[in-house]
Amino acid sequence: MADGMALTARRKRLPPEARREQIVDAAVCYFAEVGLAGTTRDLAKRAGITQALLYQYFGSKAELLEAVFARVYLDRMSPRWPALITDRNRPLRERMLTFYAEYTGAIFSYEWLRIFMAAGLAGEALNRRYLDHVRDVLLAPLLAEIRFAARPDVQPEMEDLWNLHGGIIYLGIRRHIYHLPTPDEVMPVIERAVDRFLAGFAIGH
Amino acid sequence: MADGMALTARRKRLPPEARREQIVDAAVCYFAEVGLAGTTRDLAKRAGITQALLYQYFGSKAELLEAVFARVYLDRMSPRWPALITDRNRPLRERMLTFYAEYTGAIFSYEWLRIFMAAGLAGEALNRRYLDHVRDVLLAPLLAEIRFAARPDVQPEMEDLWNLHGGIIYLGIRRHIYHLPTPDEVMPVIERAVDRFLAGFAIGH
DNA sequence: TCTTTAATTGGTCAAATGATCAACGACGGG
DNA sequence: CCCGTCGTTGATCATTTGACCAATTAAAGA
Repeated sequence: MADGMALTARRKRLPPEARREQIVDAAVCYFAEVGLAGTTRDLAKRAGITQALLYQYFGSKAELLEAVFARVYLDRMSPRWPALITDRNRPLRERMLTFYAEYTGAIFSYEWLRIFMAAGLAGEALNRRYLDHVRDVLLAPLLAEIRFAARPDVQPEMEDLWNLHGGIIYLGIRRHIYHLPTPDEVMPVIERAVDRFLAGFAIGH
Repeated sequence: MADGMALTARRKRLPPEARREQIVDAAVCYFAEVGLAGTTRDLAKRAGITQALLYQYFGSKAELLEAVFARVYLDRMSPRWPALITDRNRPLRERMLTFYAEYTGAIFSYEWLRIFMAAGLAGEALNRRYLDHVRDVLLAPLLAEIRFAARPDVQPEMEDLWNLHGGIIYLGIRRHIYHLPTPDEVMPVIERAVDRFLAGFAIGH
């Protein structure tokens, strides 16, 4: 009677698409926790399936990791951000704060940060492509906006913007990579950082 | 005749201390490149010794990694930095720039950053201990200095200092973890970041 | 030169791991 | 109710990998 559920729960049949989604979900969680060198057996055990079934849906572990990368990165970049950044009807400071509130809300997760960092260490080209995209689609337009608002004699460079960006991202790194205590609310810290940055280029709030 | 050197080069006997140093050196380089999941066989091959010899000097792979961690972190924290930071005979800005010039000079290396990041992902307690040390011995005194120099109505918090610190460290992360192009000279970027930071707390240069 | 010490090696074992395949059985169609 | 499809499983293989040990041999001392 006690094991009735456990026994009947075995061999649950799912439509391929749902099963594939379930596997990728479990894989994201698993590899974020133990690193990309995690084993297919442990992953299968955590997903509640057999190891052999993984190879029904993915030809190899590398292919499964590709699906994990895609799941983690796709649709985490909101297509609204470029328009938000360049909307000069709103104050620049407000645009930046809204952007970073949404951006950190999207990527400050245990899974995203750890898998992104692990991919970087593993030499995956994905990181470079992603950060090139961040630079071209988000930071470059933002830099243009700041330059437009800044005094002509104190114009920021892209490297200054990377510095602001990095200081913000580092908060997530401390929290999720190093497991260090961080403020529950990140926006007050980000707000002060953005204000210091804008003030440094003589942009009043 | 061609293989004379190669053959006679085998089985070179070294005093234990020198051999151990050589192994740790090779291990630092190897694990930084391929990650902590690298194999003892590949490491031995790269070090030019047999795999069995590793176990003459280290009881296990974990013990070898401990030695790698120790090598990477020990003596990279200069004991002069606390005194430098609190030396009120020098301008605060100059102290901060000198400190970050030396600090980044010490840790902005391929080996240090990658092994430190890999250790963080692996959940090693080392990262937390190291960063606690950074906070207590370096950032906390620095924060006190900045508060001393700042106007009483705009006092920075520790989290603001982490933000400055993170923006600087992120430069090394982009360079050595993500393999992205970064400026050859980091000090101009750091100098501007420090100036913006100090200006944000109404500290003139 | 001979002896002794111990640094070094090739060989090997057991466990772990990626990958494969024949067989099983849950579900829908007839 | 039976049958065929195909999602799923248990078993298995070939490698890889951490770890160990007896045999080898380079180097120091008498």
